[in-house]
Amino acid sequence: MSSENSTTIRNSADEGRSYDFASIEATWAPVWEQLNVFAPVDDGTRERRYVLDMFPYPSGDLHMGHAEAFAMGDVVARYWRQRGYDVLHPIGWDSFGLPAENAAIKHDAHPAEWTYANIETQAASFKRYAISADWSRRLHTSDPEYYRWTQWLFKRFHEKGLAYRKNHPVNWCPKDQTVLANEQVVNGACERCGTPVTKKALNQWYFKITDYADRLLEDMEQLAGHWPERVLAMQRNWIGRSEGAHVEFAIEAADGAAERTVTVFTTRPDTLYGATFFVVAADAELAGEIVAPEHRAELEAYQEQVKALSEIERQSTEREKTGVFLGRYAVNPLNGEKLPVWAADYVLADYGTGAIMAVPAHDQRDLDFARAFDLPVRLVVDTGEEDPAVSGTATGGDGTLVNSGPLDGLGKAEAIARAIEIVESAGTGRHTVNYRLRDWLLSRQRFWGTPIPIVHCPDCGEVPVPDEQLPVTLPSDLRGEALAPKGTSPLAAATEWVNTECPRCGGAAQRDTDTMDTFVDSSWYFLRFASPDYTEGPFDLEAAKDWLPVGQYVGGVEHAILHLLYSRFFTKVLFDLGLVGFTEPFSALLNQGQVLNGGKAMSKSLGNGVDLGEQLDLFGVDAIRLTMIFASPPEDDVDWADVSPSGSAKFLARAWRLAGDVSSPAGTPAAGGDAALRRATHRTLHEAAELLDSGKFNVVVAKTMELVNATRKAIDAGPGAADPAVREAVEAVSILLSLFAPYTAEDMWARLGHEPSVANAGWPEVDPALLVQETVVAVVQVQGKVRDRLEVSPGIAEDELRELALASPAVQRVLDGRGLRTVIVRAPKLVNIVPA
RNA sequence: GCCCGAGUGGCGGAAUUGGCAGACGCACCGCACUCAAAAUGCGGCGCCGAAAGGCGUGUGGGUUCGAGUCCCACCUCGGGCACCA
Repeated sequence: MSSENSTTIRNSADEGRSYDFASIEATWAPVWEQLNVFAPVDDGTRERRYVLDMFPYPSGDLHMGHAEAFAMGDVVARYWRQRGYDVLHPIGWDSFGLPAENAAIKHDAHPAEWTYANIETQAASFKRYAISADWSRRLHTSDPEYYRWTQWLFKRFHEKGLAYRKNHPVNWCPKDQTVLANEQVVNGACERCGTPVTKKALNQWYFKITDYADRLLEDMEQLAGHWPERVLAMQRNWIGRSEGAHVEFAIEAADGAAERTVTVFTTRPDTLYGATFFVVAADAELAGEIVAPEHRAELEAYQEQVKALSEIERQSTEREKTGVFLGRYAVNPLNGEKLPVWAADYVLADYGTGAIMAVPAHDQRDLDFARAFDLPVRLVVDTGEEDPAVSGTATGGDGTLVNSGPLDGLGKAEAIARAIEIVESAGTGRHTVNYRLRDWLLSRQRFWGTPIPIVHCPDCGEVPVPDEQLPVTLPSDLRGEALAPKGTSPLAAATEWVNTECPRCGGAAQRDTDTMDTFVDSSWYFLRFASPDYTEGPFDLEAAKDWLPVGQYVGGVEHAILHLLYSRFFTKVLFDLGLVGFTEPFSALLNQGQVLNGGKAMSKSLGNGVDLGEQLDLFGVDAIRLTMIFASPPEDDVDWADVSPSGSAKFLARAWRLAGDVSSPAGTPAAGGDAALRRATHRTLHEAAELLDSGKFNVVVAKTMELVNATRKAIDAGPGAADPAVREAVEAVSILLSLFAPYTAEDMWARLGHEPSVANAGWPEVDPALLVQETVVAVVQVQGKVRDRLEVSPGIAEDELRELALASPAVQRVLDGRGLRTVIVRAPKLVNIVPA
């Protein structure tokens, strides 16, 4: 058939209709809505799978980042559905948070007004974007029906001693006028607004996440291979496990009278003989407790000086070491040596015990301090390097112990073990594991969050609000200026709300006026989706058992520590409470990359923002989704300046035209159709499934393009549009495209004569017989260089292939009469000949 | 300083995990259709070379019949942590 003829056929089949994404979108969106295509059956007849995108914060309309992340999650949901799983793919909003409050202050409104208006905007955009979500399970964390159960969970934590209050110096953001969790302080500044963070002593609520440090670390084994390695590395780093020893030092007055003992943490008990002084954190209470009276004024002056430093200044390693002598001596339990006790700010009050033994020869910070204050340096591990006292560089490597009594001659590892044995048998120390992780500070002095369900009673103290009185709802009459930050929670101003009865004694009492960090809300929402309307508890235990853990979680790497660590912690606590039967909430995690423009993150200040709505208007939903998927592997960034949504639109139109060309009726059996095209179709489906299972979505698109090209060729220059293999191929293209370009796929499906929805068409069965090639190309190499290619049968015998290869003229030319040393034959793909 | 990750054409990226490097696409070039353009279709496109051929996956070494892939050393870029004892 000439290409001239086929062009005519194509035009007549199209009847003048051309690909018009706007009308296709308008056609199918209401049909899907009516068919309710994406709710799980949930009857146990099919294997259940749960795929979840990190739920959005409603800050205006959706942006390019949402478009990418949700395209990824939707590919998984739609693929699993085609494979026959019962898929839970819900959507909700993380709808408490500061921006709503700021908007309310600015516009003299209630935060709920701004929040719920934005949610409606985003919901409409998600629907346009054709996210295959089960809308009946939609939730918002700011709904009282939701936060009732956040409060309920807080109470369970409280009962187990995992939620507690303490007075402690906390990170304080002077701009947002609220405290921040450790995880929300980035380089000494507020994660949200960039203001340098200061310290403030406050009585605040904490979750005891440190009790779970070891399990958070150990259970990462379950996640290895299913979570990105960098996320696991970041969590490992954040938890910061270090193994060492606690060693007790007696503190003496100058006259030798023993006063008390102080424990230090060290990872290097082998260097105990190298300790030449002792340092306590300047801001630890301990400093004030042990200081000699004649040095107290000096200490207090120093403490004032330290307090004046910002976190950024304090954390700088460039800074000169500062400190004051406290007029006391610490007794080394190993050799009885008296070490002068100093207070310094390079020792941190809330890591370890807030006190250290200083070994200047083998710790750089101690050496810097020793040199600043002219304290002795004693080498105890000979590493063969220059003496630290001379070089100014502490040595930390392996070596031989010297100047260390019973440890002399041992290597570092043996000496550590031996030193621990010695202090353990003397009762002055023990092996210890220490963590960098701190407890999770969850109080916020803000309005738009989950109220903490505690009443403070002058007689009974902290009294939890009884379960049946939950939720403690936010007062509705606070709005506008009343919400402006003033260092204490705006809730304190709602007198009627604050003043209440003590649930225990009935006397006058006051509500806790702080709200919870919004990360508390998001630490369990994935469980609520299993039974979003459940009223007897946070979630129905059976439904949770059916659906969880989440099989595939999708979201940005910015939550590598915060949200993901907190959710893991919550899940372990819920496991201990007997509420769930698993210890990890997200079996697999995909971190999609960012959408950049011109190599940089989109931002207002750079003026390189790309508006999602405009892109959708210009190229259509499908072209934008396809561009996001095709541009790069899911976890890589997409630079919008490098991609071509118009190219995607062109491809979709090309695929769509195929459906109009097919001239065999729906239901035509494919058997007997063109064998080459049938093989291409079945191979594509087979490879696509493997690629989808391993998350290589971009390659699946490439394979689909190849099939489209092969089908075009079969119609124009092959068996023609009526061949049943063409129908089979185009139906496969529709199903493949239903994962990436749902509108186009649905329209193709309809043009092929099928009922909606292609989303439920099911993955076509792959015929293994069609995966076998009729002929394969065997590569003939001489010394690893390709010299010839032979078309051979896939079942060719090694000997036969060897003979064919040696007979090749190209091979003979290169061999040039030389004999053979080795001939490697890997039938049917390759022969490698090594001449003598 | 410590811990992760990555380096492949002009660009985004493929490569069944040791077997044809550069699939697919973007950009570019050419051809057909057209009065013309757009659209569409067909073809070309790593580098050097007229060709034969040679070179080529950050650099240098190694293992192997054979290395983008494995091992050793290094360089560069990106990310995380960091006065954490």
